[in-house]
Formats: sequence, C-alpha cells, structure tokens
Amino acid sequence: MPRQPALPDRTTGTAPRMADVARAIGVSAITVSRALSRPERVSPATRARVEAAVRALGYVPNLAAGTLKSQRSRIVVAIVPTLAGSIFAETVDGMTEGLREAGYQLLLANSGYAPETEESLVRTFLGRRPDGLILTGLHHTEGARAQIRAARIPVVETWERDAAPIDMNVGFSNFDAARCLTEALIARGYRRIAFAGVDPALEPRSRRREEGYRAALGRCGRAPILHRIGEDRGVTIGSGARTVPALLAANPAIDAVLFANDLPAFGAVQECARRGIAVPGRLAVAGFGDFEVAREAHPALTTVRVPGAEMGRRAARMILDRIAGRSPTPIVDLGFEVMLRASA
Amino acid sequence: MPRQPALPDRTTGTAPRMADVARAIGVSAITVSRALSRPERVSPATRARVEAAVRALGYVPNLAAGTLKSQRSRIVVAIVPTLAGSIFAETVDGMTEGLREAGYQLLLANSGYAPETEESLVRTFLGRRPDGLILTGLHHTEGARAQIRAARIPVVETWERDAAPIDMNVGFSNFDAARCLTEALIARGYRRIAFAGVDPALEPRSRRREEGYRAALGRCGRAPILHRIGEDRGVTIGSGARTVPALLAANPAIDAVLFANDLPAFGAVQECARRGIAVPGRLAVAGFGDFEVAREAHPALTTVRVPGAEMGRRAARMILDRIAGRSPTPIVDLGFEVMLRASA
DNA sequence: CCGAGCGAGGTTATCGATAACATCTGCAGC
DNA sequence: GCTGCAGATGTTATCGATAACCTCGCTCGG
Repeated sequence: MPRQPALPDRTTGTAPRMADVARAIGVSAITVSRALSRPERVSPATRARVEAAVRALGYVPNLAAGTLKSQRSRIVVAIVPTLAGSIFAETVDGMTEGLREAGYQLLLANSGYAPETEESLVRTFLGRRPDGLILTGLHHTEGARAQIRAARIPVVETWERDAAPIDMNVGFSNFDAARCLTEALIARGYRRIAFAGVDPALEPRSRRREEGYRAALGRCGRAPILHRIGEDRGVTIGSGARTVPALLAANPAIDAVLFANDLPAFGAVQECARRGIAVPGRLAVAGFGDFEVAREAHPALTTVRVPGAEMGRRAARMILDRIAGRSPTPIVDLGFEVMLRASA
Repeated sequence: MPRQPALPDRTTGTAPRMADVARAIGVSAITVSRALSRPERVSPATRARVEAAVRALGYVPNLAAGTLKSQRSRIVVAIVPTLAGSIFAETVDGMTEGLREAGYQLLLANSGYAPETEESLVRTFLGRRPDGLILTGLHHTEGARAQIRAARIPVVETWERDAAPIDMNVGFSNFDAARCLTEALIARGYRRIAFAGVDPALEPRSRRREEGYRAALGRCGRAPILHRIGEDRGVTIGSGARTVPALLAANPAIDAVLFANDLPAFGAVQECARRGIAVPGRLAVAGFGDFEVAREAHPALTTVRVPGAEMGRRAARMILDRIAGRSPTPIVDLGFEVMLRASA
C-alpha cells in the first residue's frame, strides 16, 4: 500500500520518516538530514527547529536507508571464538568503547573456535556492508580470506602478531611470551618443565605458546613434556585441577608445569593445596594471561600479562583511523609482561 | 555516476549486485532473490544455476537494501551492563547461539550500568530497525521505555523477574534467591550475618539481593549489617579480599557474610586463608552466581546458581517465536538453586 | 555599482533488494 | 477442447535517506 505522498498521514501506525519531520517545520528532507548528521551545515535556528520536531514526533532515522544510499553502515563486525571465560570479553568491551564514541556500532559473532563457522559468519556479516572487520587470530580459511579481501574494508587481526596480516594487526607474540616465561622458569632452576595446553588444532594461540615453550627448552637441550587439557568443556579451572594427578602419574620427575591459560593453572594450584603438594617446592606452576584470579591465587600465579582490553581499543582506533582516511601503523605489537610471583 | 543499466560492467571495482547475478544466468533479479531467501519457490535447476553464479561472482547480498524494502532487519539488539567479569558474557553467548541458527544477528552494546547510557544506546540502535530487543534488568529511564514501546518490536528483559515487564521477561528472582540463601545460613546456625554488595543505585540486581537478605533477617528479628564493596573497579576478587579486614574491624561480632557476587566472595575466602581466619569456623562466607571459581574455591563456596546461559537462549527463542507469529509464554521464571558447600 | 564568493537550503536521482501483482506454461478433469 | 489451477518466473513500484548538483540572497572588495 503506497504511503500518502502529500498529506502527513499520522493516523496510520507507521513510524515517522524524515519527510514527516521536514513537513512539520516546513523545510525539505535534506535539511533535516543535514541537521542530524552535519549540524554545522545548517543555521542554528533551523537546527533547533529540527531537533524540536524530531523530539516531538519521536523520529528515529532509518539507518538501513542511510546505509544504502551513502554506502557507509557505521557498523564494525567483530568475530571472537567465545565470550565465556573472560579471555576475549574485555577485548570486546574495549572495542565497543572506542566505537561508540565515534558513532559506530559493533556487530558481534562468536565462532566457537571453528574456522568453518567463521567463514559462514563472514559471509553473512559482510552482507551488512560493515565499514570494518575485527578478527581474532590469524588462522582463517582460504574462503574467508578471499571474501574479506573482496570486501575492501579495513580489517584488523588481533591476539596474535604477524608480519603479513590480511590488512592490519594488533597483538602480541604468543610464541615469545611463552618462550620468555619458560626461560624465566629455567632461570629459576626448574629443569623438567611440562606444558599443558589445549588441542593445538583447535586453538592456534595455544599452539604458538607450545612452540615458544619448545624453543626455550630446546636451547638448553631438554625434551618437551606435553599434556593435553580441556577435552571436556574448554579451558576451565576444573580441567587444570584434574591435570595435576594425571600429569604427576605420567611424569613423576617433573618439577614445573606451564599452562596455556591462567584458569587451569589456578585449578592446578588449588588441587596441589588439596593434595598437600608443595607449590612451588614440589611442583612449580605457571599460567598465561594474568587474569585477576592469578593475582589472587594462593600462592599467587607466575604468568604472562597480555593486553586484552588494549587490543580491543587499538583495533577499534585503527579501523576508525582508516575510515577517516588516516594511515595508522598497520602492525602494532603491544607486547606482554612476564609476572613472576610465588607459584614458580 | 549512474551505474551501467544494460551491460554487466564488471570492469569497475563495484561489488556485484543481484542484477549482475541475474544477468549472468539470464533470469530476473527477483528469481535470484527467491532462490536465496526462499529456495522452495524456484525450480531445483534454477536454484542450482543461481547458486553457481553467486559463487562465481562472489556475490554477497546487500542486507541494507533488503531490510529497507522488507522492513525486516534480521537483527536483534542486546544491551548488557558489561561483558567483563563473566557475569553476562555467557548470557550473550547463549543469545548468539540461538539467533545464528535462525539467521539472525546480534547487535551488542554495553551500557556500563548507566541507565542514561542505555537510553542513548536504545535511540541509536533502534535506527537499525531491529526485529527484537533484549535488555538486562527492569530499570530503564522513562525515555528509553517510551522509545522501546514506540518501536513495537518484541522485547525481553532478563536477569530479573517481574509481573509487569515492558513486553516479555525471562529471569529469576534476585530477591528470593538472596532470601533463600540467607535463610539457609540462618538454618545452619549463623546469627550475625553481614551483606556485602555494590552501590544499590548502580546495580539494581544487587539491591534486590540486599532486600532479600533483609527480609530473611527480619523474619527472625535481626538487624541487617551492610557493607559496601567495589568502589574501585567493580566487582572484583580483590575487592572481596579487602572487605574482610574492614568488615571484621567494623563488626567484630559477625559470624557470616553474604556477598552479592561470587568473585568478591572468593576473594574473601582467600583472604581469610591468608590471615588464618577459619572459614566457616570463625567466619562463614557465601557468594552469588555459582561461577566456576565458587566450586573450585577452597573451601568451596556456598552460593546460588543462576541460569546465565539459559536466560540468553530463552530470550533469543522468545524473540524468534514472536517474530514467527507464535505466542511464547511472556513471563518465564527460570529459578535458581541454593548450593550449600563448605564455606558456610 | 558589480560580480565573486559564501552560506543556507532545495531538487532530483539513486542506492539494491523485495512486496505485490501479473504472466505464462503445462496438465488434470470434465 | 476448454477451464481451472498450481508452479515458476517476470514487471513495476517502492522502502527512506542522502550524494550530487543547483538556486537564491547577501556581503564585500575594488
């Protein structure tokens, strides 16, 4: 049913359009558009009348229409593996923060760590014609990469560091972080150090940490001792607790264990307390991430601090810079910090 | 510059449109549209040709255009206070899960616990013409409520329970949960029970918990002992640790403390261990939420389990049901479960 | 006194998909 | 042979905002 083109027609339940606002104060639609999106381009008097009419009518601009014509959606898409477990949540918080100020919105998806899911998410979300895209990690399917490149929008990959990102990259070296932490353990005199990580095929970042650990051990001619955690429901405190007896049974001679994540490391420390295993006397424990629980553990966890929220903020800023025509540094290494505490 | 209406014009860098796909296989645009959104309405042969052409051209439908004409955005907006701290993160995970299967996308915002921020977020996000809206809690500004009602879309309020929601409601009673937990403490013989919550003006759910606590105490004629936590950076483990000495200094006679959140409760348990305060012998500690850390604490935390992820899934389902024209039960109480463990 | 220059606002065409309505083909039923 | 009808596909108008271009009136330097 065509809408009445001449009369205001406020009787039907349809939401007011820009033209309705314009008619109410006797200006054209484009003036309303300008008053709302570029206020400096209309006279203060007109601007005030537009604002009053907008309020009076309860007008809410239809951004789908604006997006269609202007080819700018003011949407940034972010794909993270999961929000649970607090690992990526603060990165996402950092992103929304930066984007909101600039009037951009965040369309969020979680891939559940599966690259194929990511690919199908990418396809669907690109349909919104986002002005930017933020991905977690560097491991994407070839199909996803092709689609992303074809979209010709700013892209930031986070949580890892790479010299050849799809477009831009903000992160830190999981490899170096784990290597430095392992070297710190070696420096402290531990010799039989195990690594407990999740399936490397599922979590590339855990794999890089494992490689860093191997590299550090290799330097002093020691063989790695690997243990898999989190077969159940991911990287939990409980999975770390269960690791302790299994690990000690399989490798009684170890004197330290490095977890790919603070949560299971914390669980291990707790479990050791329960079993009367001295930490770090009998078994040193180290984590990864420096979550709050690491500081508050007893003994406090030796771990690596990573720039979670800062990666989110920077990623948002890099996207916005590019949209604004500036050229941000395309590769940013935010580094990490080894936190030596009582557990190792 | 008008796009070539007759020739394919693949030379310019513009993304292919539906019309380009249609031209490539000699059908009309509407047939492509149908093949993609209602495949059962075109012949299998045509459908296959469309799919092939879509792949060949790398066509990605412009959802802004579709939204504009069809008045359905396939977007659901969710506003949560924060993603940090794992409280709401799993609720959001639950939402995305349910929505993705139905081809809907989640537009996420965090209000930082401030109703005024929420109001401005609502305004902006309604501009996307979402097909549904999921809010945290029942406390919204009058302006926000008016806008939401005017949008005439399905709305779900979560994390609290109310007989008169804006539209639909899925949650649990924070009041009853805290009351039951307090009564359980009383039943266990504790008499001087303190409550440690955040500023009630900032967190309505904490306030309701406090009221439940008061109600339980009132029944057995005891006066409440209140303590404020989290002046610093919100509800952290550390804030709970710092609470212990302050609380005992101000009220040496207390024998139990109920925290509005598991995180500070956990911090308190840890701090007691450090200070040699017996838990629950000298001081019983209870939390709220049943996060994993509660189970893994030492002693394990007495707390209340709340249906975090399930609220997200149900909220998504209720929205989708309404969109599909079904009439879901508008008010769902998912309940809670008092978890009696060793700490109280 | 005139025209350049600028600020304020208007006109028109268009972004890309889809709803609504129209057409066409083939086949069942009488 | 003809009507009716379902299934497949096409035509047209439109969703609501904004880019691009245009007009008008005013100020001000020479």
